[in-house]
Amino acid sequence: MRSYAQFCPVARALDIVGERWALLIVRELLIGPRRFTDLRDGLPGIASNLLADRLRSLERAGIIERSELPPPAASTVYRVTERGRGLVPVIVELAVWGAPLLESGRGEDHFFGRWMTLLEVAVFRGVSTAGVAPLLVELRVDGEAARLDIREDGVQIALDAVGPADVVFIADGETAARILMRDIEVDDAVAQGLAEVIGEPDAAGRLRTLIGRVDGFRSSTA
Amino acid sequence: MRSYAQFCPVARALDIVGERWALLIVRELLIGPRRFTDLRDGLPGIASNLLADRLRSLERAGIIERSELPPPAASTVYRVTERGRGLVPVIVELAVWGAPLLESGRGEDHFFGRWMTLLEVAVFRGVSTAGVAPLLVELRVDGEAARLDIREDGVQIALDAVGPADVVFIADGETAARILMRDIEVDDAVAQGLAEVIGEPDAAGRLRTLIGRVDGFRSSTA
DNA sequence: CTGCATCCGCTTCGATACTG
DNA sequence: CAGTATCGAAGCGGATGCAG
Repeated sequence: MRSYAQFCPVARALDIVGERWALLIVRELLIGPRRFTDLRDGLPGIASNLLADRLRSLERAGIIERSELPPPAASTVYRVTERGRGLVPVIVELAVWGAPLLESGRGEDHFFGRWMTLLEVAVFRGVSTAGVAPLLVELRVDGEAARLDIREDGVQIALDAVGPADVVFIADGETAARILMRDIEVDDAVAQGLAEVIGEPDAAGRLRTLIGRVDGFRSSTA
Repeated sequence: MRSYAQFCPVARALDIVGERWALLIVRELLIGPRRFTDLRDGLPGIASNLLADRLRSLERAGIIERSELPPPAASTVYRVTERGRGLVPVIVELAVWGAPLLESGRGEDHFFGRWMTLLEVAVFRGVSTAGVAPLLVELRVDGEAARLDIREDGVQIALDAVGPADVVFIADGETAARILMRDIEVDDAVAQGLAEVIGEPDAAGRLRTLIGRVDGFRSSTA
């Protein structure tokens, strides 16, 4: 392990999660537990030996752990530990800072709908949920579903939510990004057939209210 | 430039600041403007060509900018832009997450007192400054001075502070780290001759109050 | 002296192939 | 499915050189 050898909290953190792919592996596992192959498929371009290396070092650092699923599904599953979950603020702040970089569009880049979940958490960070919470939102972006738990004290990924959500939001990746960055209004996107909001009128309205409270990132950047 | 080629705010952020040394260069420049040689000296182990490469790519990304000092001091100075200053939350969250990693002690690691400034900002993040602010603190850690601006709305690095501070805190690096992580009390450190707090009794008391409000990191980690 | 560029040995990465 | 093995390419670290 190559170290910066600095007595500095930032440098020591980067010694562990600063290597290529490390934080993206954590990102994937923050959204939910994954098997080796799932991770490889979800991180296009990573070499399998490199993934194995990273999983080992992240495990040694106490950030992730592996568990064997009982038969008949006998398989290895990776998940984040509590220490690993402590990286949420780091990743969210990176998402906040990186959000304006999505303006240039998707282009040829890879995309999975679940990545917008982090953008949601990032974009709703600091936004008041008063009058909106509690609300369980299901996001279906590019066919991939994730859930957001809107609570009085903030918004977070709902990892262990079961049952139906209060409201379902459906869109493709670029539309979701544009909505979150206030490049387009929810209602306009729906009117143009780019997005769909399904649920009780009250719940759907509360989701729109929340999105409406987002400031948008475009003004905050160069 | 190697890219992850993912339409994800985290991945796009890491495309820019995820390379080795990049965030540490920003860390240095967040503390204050620096010349090329200062940066190289402050980042032990970095190759000069690599530093030049990084400075170029960070400049292209709009994170830093170079300016020529007028004669007779004719020299190039690097400083962060507003966009670069937007990385403060990322670096502070990294410092928060990495703070427990300082527990193992300094060992053979390099150290500059200014690095504790970030730990201070990290550790005071979220701590109420009520009854303490406004307060201008000068930190002299391992002979290097930095200033903290304690305000009602939080604590930040005082980049352009002039004049005398309200209170001066003097310690070596490890003692400063131990105090901030609540491994030792300020008063005990002072009693043991490890630290010194100079200033009006009222101002010094307010600094102690603020430090006393810190929860400490040891419990929050594995 | 500062701000690099060049060269070189070493490490890491990426792609592919292969195995229990 | 969950990795390991291999190998060329790219990146890094250290030393040196050099122009302004």
